Amino acid sequence: MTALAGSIPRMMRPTLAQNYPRSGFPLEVSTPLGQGRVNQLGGVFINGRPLPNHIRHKIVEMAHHGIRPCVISRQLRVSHGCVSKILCRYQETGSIRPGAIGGSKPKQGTTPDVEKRIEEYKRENPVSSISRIMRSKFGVKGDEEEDDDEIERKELEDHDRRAKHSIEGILGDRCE
DNA sequence: ACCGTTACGGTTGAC
DNA sequence: CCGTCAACCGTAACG
Repeated sequence: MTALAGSIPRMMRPTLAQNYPRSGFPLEVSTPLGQGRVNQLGGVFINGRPLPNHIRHKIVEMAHHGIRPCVISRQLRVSHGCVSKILCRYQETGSIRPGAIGGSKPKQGTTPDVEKRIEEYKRENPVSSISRIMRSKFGVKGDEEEDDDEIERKELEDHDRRAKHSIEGILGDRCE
């Protein structure tokens, strides 16, 4: 631990396993998802997955009450970088939700015209009705615990992607 | 002590 | 069905 950082250039930082010299690896914890780990503050997190919605909500709420990020970090046991990131995003977008994970870009490049049509399509199809359609048509994944916010978020992302793809499919020929 | 930034390993999901 | 790839995640550490 002592001589780990400092002289080591950032690019040459130790690997994840080497980053936890005391234990060899962060403590593993069993969660519904099965991959929980414990960070330096003692908080549980799942590598690669967003923090639970209620934690994100609490971070924003505390910041709203004027509580300093370092205090929030300690109290919620979330890394300071993460608190900073979530608050930054909240300031910029006004949303506490994480971005869409996974997926890849559609094959065809979108033209401004396509983007415009997508926006129109979204406006004509409010989220609430789409949510109902999605729920009845595709169901909801049951392999993990999801609160309403999470479900709505996934539906929104899913809808946006499908809408974009279908519209691009429709306009694809015409745009050439 | 605090906080913005970033390298890193990891997960996810469309293609 | 499966591998690839690019997007995002949170942590840990630097400055």
